[in-house]
Amino acid sequence: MDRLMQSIRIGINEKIYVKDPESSDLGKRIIEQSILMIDEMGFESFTFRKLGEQIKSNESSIYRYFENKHKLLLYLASWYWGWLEYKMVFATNAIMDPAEKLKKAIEILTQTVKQDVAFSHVNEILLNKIVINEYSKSYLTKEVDQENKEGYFVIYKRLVNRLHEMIVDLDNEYPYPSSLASTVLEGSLHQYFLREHFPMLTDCNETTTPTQYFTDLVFRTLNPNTNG
Amino acid sequence: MDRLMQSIRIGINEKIYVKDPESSDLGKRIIEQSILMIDEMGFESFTFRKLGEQIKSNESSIYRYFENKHKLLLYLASWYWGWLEYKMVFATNAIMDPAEKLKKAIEILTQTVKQDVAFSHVNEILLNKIVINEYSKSYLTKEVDQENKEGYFVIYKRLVNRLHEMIVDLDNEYPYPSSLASTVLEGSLHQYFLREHFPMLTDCNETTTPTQYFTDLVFRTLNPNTNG
DNA sequence: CAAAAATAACAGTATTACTATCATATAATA
DNA sequence: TATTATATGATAGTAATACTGTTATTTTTG
Repeated sequence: MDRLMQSIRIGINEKIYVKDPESSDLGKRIIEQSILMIDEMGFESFTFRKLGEQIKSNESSIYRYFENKHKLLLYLASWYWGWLEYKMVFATNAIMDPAEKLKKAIEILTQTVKQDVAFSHVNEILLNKIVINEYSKSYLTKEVDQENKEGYFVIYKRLVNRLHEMIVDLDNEYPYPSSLASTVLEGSLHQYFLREHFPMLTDCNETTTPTQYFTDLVFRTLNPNTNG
Repeated sequence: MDRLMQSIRIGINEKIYVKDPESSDLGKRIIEQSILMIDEMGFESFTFRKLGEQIKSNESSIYRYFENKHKLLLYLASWYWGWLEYKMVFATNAIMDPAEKLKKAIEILTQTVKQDVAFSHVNEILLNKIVINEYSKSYLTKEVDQENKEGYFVIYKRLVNRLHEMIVDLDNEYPYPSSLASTVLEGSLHQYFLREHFPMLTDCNETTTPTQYFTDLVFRTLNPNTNG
């Protein structure tokens, strides 16, 4: 990925934030340190007051960037999915063969995250851990329909849709391409969680990866089109 | 199911509660009304104070049954999984053919819940909705390992394991039976959620059910044993 | 009927999730 | 360079939450 991505920015719905955290030093510190703190203490224990102390800024200053910590989580999640989407599109763009293309996409979407030097103030490894542990909480709310309407989940939906399209390209007779796509994305987070906390409920471990499991699952399930 | 189950009790880990809510009228009202309220207002807005008002009892009296609302959620979830487990074992017990048995199990575990007259103070339809919308929050916490050690998730784990065994019985060469089992259970909740809030991300709707999707997925994936 | 147990009523505390006001530092511009 | 926006910091305040504690009253049980 290297230098090429230095100037790439993840485009996030402007309604999620009050002031763009990318637009100032304080904003970047909010993002950087909130990632460290949410990973460390979990989303429920994390507060703007504590974040203020950590970055030696003021609680009320943080509120000028995000209405509340829920919106901050939506921001971090959108950033993460946007970043993954970029990596996936980049990696699969040149592949013509539908099977190879889908295989690569699943690989990118389900593999363990490695640090990406392109975005200095975002720790992608920790962000991936946060998404595994906290993403569900961002949509399992009473406000989900309203927030969905306002476009807070567009990036994630677009990503599922891209996978959906690749599935259809490989097998246009498979009746559940959307469900399979959402299962891979959500299920991947879940398998990582189980590996960490409920190893009896998964076959994923040091030697077997969620990528192997889902690649196998998808390719057992689909029957490639025969009409060239 | 009918009368036979009138006397069946779901055995829940005693550490989850301070005092068994099944042991008194107040306890049963706590369960009954908390299900209605959590469904109605969502888990974050639900408080013991509000529950106290609703059941015309005292906040501090509720604390004599459950340490906090997190424990109450663990209780409700355990009850739900225990109930489902019972239904599944009951329905599959007599089936000898591994394929038929697994098919029936997936059907029970992923189908829409209908009211069960056997447990008068528990509304299973609402409880199912609560599990869809809130169950993840019960384990996506920093305390999950400690609570797992204390056995708060045994029923769920046992259920996944039962499904795992049925998968192995049908295809003992399939390399990911645990992951497939956990994917079916967790994925089913997720597909129901998507159907309700993100219909673009699923193929499940009025005519297509999560049961059809997962039955198809599992049977495309497995290759039945040939050695009788 | 007495004693024990359960429940209710009420008060109190630390923390959370904000909102509001005002002071000060920094940057933009006239 | 002086003026003036704008961003940030410091401080205070509020309603609600998530409890704990004490005492009074009711209910159950032996």
